[in-house]
Amino acid sequence: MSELLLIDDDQELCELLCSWLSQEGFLVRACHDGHSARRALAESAPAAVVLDVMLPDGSGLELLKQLRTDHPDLPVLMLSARGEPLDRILGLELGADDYLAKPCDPRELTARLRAVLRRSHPTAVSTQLELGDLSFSPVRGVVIIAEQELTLTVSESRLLEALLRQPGEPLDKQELAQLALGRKLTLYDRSLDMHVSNLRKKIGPHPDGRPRIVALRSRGYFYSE
Amino acid sequence: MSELLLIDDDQELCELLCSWLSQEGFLVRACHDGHSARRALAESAPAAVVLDVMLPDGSGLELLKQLRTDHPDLPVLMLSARGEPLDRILGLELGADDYLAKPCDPRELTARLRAVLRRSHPTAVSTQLELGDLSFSPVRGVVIIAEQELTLTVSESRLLEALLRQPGEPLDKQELAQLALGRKLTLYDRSLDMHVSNLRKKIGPHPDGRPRIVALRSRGYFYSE
DNA sequence: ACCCTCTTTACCCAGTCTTTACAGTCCCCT
DNA sequence: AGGGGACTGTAAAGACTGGGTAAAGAGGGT
Repeated sequence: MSELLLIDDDQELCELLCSWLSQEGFLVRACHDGHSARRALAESAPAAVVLDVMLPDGSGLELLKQLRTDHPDLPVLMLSARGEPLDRILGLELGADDYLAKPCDPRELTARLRAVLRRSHPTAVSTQLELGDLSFSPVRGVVIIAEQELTLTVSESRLLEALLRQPGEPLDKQELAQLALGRKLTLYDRSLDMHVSNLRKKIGPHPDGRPRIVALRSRGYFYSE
Repeated sequence: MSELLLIDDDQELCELLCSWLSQEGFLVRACHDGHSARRALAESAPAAVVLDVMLPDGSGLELLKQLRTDHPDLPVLMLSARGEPLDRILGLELGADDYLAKPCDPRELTARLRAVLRRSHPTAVSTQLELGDLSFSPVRGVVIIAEQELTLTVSESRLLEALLRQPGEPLDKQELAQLALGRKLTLYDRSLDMHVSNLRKKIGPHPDGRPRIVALRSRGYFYSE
């Protein structure tokens, strides 16, 4: 009994899908434009989103990009009127979890939704991360070390959050980039390294001098407790 | 940086995809029938599987079903010659994580692979290989012997991982090179031997003096317990 | 216009990988 | 039994790569 958010400007199709998906055991909420979708997302936390790429008020791709940064773990299944491979690739590159061309077979839609939901992992939502002498509030982007409060940028916040969620476990650069910057790293892209560098500069090393963020050559970074 | 297992009876297509996917940073291993695929799966633990539904020795769907029970968290991307929605739905219902119709756009394949891997990663962490007095964490590239912790390079890690996954079973040099270095050995290429040499130097022999990594003349290497 | 953040560029260095060279070893052949 | 070719072990050197960071550029918001 998962809750879905369906975003599509075609009201007729929405109703159709709503009734089908309800029958299949989903709890469906429908929006017809990006604006109300954003509102709906703020109000409730759906288990997955079904998103039409072509929305009247700005492209669905925009919304997708935003979704990916604001809700990195929310599975998104994209719909598109034209089954153009370009959209397909673009959507998947932007982080959609699956893609379906309209008109879509409702059975296929449910199958894919289930596949996507099966994969999605529940993420612990904690407002405050604590580790050793460091306390971090991802929402506010504020780190407190030794009663010193310092402010991080959004990218730095997400980076630190990703690292703190599994201290000791190295995270691949590509993965970190996806989590912190919402995109893949291209060849010669050093921006992630820069964020790491800046973050290190801000939070400093451990009191005993050990670095907090350690690089494992060609394996990624991890937060060392 | 992930290892893939590609299962397709079309050898030409396999080579094509291999070279493309290698370029994209994947480590690819190819099989052309279900039997060798099962063997390959027993030997190494790929991050994902690309599976053709139509295999000569029994349907790929059979293999898929088995995969799902034996490796529940291993992402599977299905390929099919005909893009029939029936196959599609069947595949997705059986637990494939995505589906692609042949002939497939390599860019789309990598995009989907990455999407699928992105979703699956949390399950793939913290695998620890233990054998005798040796404990090895491939992710961190750290070996622990007699409470001594030592760090391996990426190549050494992959090499040791391949050897540890089937102790006693010799692995061909070509195969090892493919797994550890991501490429084939050319004539007079001694780099694999060098990695073996360096690895031996790092981890040392067994406490009783027997070598851990044994060479079988013109047959490859194996890890001797 | 300014400020803040993020990205790109450039340089350096240390760690890693490959190549080369030579020495030792095994096995086959006569 | 001994010679020779093919294979393996490894030291050393050099090439290459990945990561650290300063500085410059780009973009967005106020």
